[in-house]
Amino acid sequence: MILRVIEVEAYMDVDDGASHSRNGATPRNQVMFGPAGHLYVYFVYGMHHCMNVVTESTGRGCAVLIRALEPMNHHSWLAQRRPKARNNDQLCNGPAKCCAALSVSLNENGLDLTGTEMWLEDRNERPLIESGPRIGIRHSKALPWRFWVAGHRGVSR
DNA sequence: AGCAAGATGGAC
DNA sequence: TCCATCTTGCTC
Repeated sequence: MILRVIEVEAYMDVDDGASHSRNGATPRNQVMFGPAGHLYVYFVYGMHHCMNVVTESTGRGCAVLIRALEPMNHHSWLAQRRPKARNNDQLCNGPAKCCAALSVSLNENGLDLTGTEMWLEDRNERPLIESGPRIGIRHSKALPWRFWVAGHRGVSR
């Protein structure tokens, strides 16, 4: 199965009041402080999961939230896990939808993304990227650290 | 030990 | 616009 990453948000270790790492390592966010290239999954609003890719060096506490994906194949498999989706654009057009569609939960927290189960590839595509404020946060609202493929239908909201 | 808020999604 | 739903982490 192949999915394009079409929307993300960056969360930093310093001067970022919206980052889960803002107050240091805790049981929930400890994966953020581990080595880059691992999956940080958290549970929110009593019902949803969201996933991040840990970045920067060990001990920092930086990650990139996966907000939307464009499934390139296996749409029906994903749709089974996203029964509310009315078309392929709605399969993974939100951070919790990405986790639901791919069955990513806390079981996958800490998953090594340099392994064989799930990984990232640079396919040398360089679409136009736009950026703006992050969504759903209370602090550090001004930081333009949400990035998305310009004009893509699968981008959230 | 108690409590408020949360990196959302879906229904109304 | 509003609510479901529950864990986390801060505060007392």
